[in-house]
Amino acid sequence: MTIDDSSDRSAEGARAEGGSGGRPNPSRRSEQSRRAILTAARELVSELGFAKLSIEAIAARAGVGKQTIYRWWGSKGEVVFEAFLALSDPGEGIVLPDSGDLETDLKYLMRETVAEFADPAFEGPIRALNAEIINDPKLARLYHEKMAAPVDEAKKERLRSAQRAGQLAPDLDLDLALELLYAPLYQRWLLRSGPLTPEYADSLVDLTLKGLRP
Amino acid sequence: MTIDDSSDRSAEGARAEGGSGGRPNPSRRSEQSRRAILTAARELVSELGFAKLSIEAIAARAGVGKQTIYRWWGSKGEVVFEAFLALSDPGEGIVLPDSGDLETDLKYLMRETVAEFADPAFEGPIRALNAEIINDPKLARLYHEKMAAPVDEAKKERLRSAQRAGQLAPDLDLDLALELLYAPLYQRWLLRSGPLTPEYADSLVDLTLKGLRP
Amino acid sequence: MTIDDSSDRSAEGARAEGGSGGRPNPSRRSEQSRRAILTAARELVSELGFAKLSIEAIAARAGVGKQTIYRWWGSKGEVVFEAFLALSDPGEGIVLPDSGDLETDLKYLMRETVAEFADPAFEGPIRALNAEIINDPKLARLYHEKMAAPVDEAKKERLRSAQRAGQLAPDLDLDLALELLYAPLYQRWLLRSGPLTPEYADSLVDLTLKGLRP
Amino acid sequence: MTIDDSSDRSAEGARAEGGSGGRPNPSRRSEQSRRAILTAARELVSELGFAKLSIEAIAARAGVGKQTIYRWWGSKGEVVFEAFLALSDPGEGIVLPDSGDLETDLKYLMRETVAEFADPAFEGPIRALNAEIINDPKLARLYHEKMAAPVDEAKKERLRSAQRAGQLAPDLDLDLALELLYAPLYQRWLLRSGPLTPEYADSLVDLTLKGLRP
DNA sequence: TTTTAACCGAGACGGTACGTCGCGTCTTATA
DNA sequence: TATAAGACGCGACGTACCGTCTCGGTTAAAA
Repeated sequence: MTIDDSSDRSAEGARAEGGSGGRPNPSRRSEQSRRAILTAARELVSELGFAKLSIEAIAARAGVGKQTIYRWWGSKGEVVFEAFLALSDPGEGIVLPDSGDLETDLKYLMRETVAEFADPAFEGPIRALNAEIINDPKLARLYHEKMAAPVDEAKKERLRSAQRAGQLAPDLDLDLALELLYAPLYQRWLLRSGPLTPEYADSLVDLTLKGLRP
Repeated sequence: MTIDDSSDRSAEGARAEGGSGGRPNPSRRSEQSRRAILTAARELVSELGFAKLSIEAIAARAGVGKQTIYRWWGSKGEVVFEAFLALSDPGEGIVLPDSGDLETDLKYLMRETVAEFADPAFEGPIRALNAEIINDPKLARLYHEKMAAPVDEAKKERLRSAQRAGQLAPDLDLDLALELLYAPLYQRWLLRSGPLTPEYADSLVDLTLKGLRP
Repeated sequence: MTIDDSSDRSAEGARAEGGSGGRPNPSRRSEQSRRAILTAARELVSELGFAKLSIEAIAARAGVGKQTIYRWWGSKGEVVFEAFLALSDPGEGIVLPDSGDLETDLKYLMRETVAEFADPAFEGPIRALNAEIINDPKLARLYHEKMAAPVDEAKKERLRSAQRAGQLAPDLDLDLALELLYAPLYQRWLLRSGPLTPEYADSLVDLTLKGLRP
Repeated sequence: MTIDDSSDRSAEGARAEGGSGGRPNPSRRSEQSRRAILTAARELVSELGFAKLSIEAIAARAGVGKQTIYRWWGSKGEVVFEAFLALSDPGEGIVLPDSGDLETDLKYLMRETVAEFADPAFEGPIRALNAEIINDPKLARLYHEKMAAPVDEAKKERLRSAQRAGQLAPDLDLDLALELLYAPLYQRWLLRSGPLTPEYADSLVDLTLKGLRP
């Protein structure tokens, strides 16, 4: 999956449209340069972290003129985001395990999430991305549309299955349910407000399911 | 309230201690300069936002040499944090309303939080602070100790009162309970993952209390 | 008058001839583009000065691709030179006044030159052209052949007339004579080495003629 | 000799004075950086020529930040000019040969000038300087004050000696006389308007002296 | 008449340099 | 010895143009 035309256009939409400046013509865009830039961005953000990453370094590593970056992306954040997006692209649909018992499956999922958060290779880029999202509504929208939505949809599908099995209230707001489960976990990690343990994940599932059952 | 010696020392801990450089002697510190710096930082972060704020600008606005800032603070984040801290300082203890009915009081509190989040004067600095916390464990610790802890303690005191009244399970983990209530709200706001409405606050309280009751 | 094939060829002579690249075929050249480029160059050099003039700006103003300029001209200087040349083209021969008295005629001519130099519309482009000539022997040759030679020839014709009238030494080197008269004037203007007044022009003629008479 | 305070101030005078911008304080200026910059400028202008010389290259060669150049000089031209000035500085007064016979001495001087012009090490920088002077009145003034004036004064002193000896008209304008002698020579070289030979120098002296004698 | 090769407009590309901002360090003088 | 002031080396910014290089699309000569 790549960012399609519509998202490109929306990104451009935030840049200056007035004045004499013609928007670049995407049909002439060099796919080779685009890929080299995203690869360089990915590598450099791993090596240096987002804060110390510079457009100049990306351009140099990619063997590309700076202008080629500025032409197609509006900010360092957009480049890095697209770089991650290309990586995290799950291709097609995500399907989560469904053992028939929601509690078991959720505890598994959330323990897995806890483990992911402890992976240092994962930590740096995702922290950087979230820090950017906080101050950049455009990036926030992109993130939710392109990265979060597919995963959330898979999780909601599992919850729907539980509803059909009578394990959840039939009128439950699934978005709200996901937030109840995941927001505490995510916040502990992101804002370092407390220790993240498998037991914590279990407690969360226990308490939340108590509230969500029919 | 001001940041006391111990927190200053911890800030210094991150700076070079070796070499020839002696640590500055706090007894000779100019209180006038310190206040001018914090005031300038507060003003500038409001005018420009945290990202566009520079040490040079703070020094210029405060009528202070740059070295005076570098001498006493370890980063832009620390200066701004201390500036906010001085502002938000509640003086003494915070006491939350206790009507006897937990649900009523929580709904009131959370609707108030929603309203606070919608205040643009509040939005900028708090977003900036959170973005910094994501990438700066030291700042995260400072934040939780100095800013979050007093408020959280007041909330937990209200929950304890509800436990005594039999409205909450007696063995409930109060930190976890607070997270269940507030994390979804905070995440929606911070990461812009959904609309923040009073009704949303009510739903959160309803579902959560269902899980927390004895 | 336009720059003829021979001068074009000489311009091309400085560009790469080897390799795969065939020389462009002048018979296919777009006269419309050529004129638009020269016009744009003339306008822009007046508006911005030569130093701030860019090939990109010429191409944009002329509604022409950059390659079309690079195809037919070897440098910014050549384009601008040809643009001026087309302007200054006197059509046919220049004839200077001949009252019979050389002193009178020369003083008139040189006062006229002084007046020309004071014209701001004249000043910018000619300064630019001369600055380029200093560092570009090819352009210097073009300048002397195409722009200076016709005017100098007319002046020398007037001097020859004076020789026939016995007002000048019969074996006088006319090029040298012209230089004696004009170089001091030109230098004062070009290098700003002193004030240019009509009286100065008169003094030049007086002293020079004293040396040139039989 | 170095450029003294007054000329520095005059250079600064042409830069923006309004607004908030404080002018830099010359007493804090690093003499070491200044010298490194001038040396680098001199070397680079010889290696690359003035046109291909960049501020970045000067800064890099001098081991200096670009800002340090921009802080103290207004343009590439000013830097290079001061670099040459430091070189050409004759220390104290120049005295020209005085054999008692003006014609002999002038022919010697002008043949020497012709020879100088043929020296390639001399050619590049001086051409560059003159090209800049054409478009930069400030630089022109500096040039005449600091570089040309001392030499011209020495020449005029020789002419005054000739006046006392009765070899020149007593009321002769010496500036004008110098221009008559040197401008034709200089123009042939600068604008490449003709060949520069020792014989040409002699002819110039012959004809000019004819006009200048009492 | 139909190729077909060229020039054409447009403009993306890898680069170089620009002039500016801000960093964190260092130096000077003032109190 | 802490301070205001600010120069310094440095790195990066975002922009302007450079000269080269595709792209279609015309257009005029060759087949």
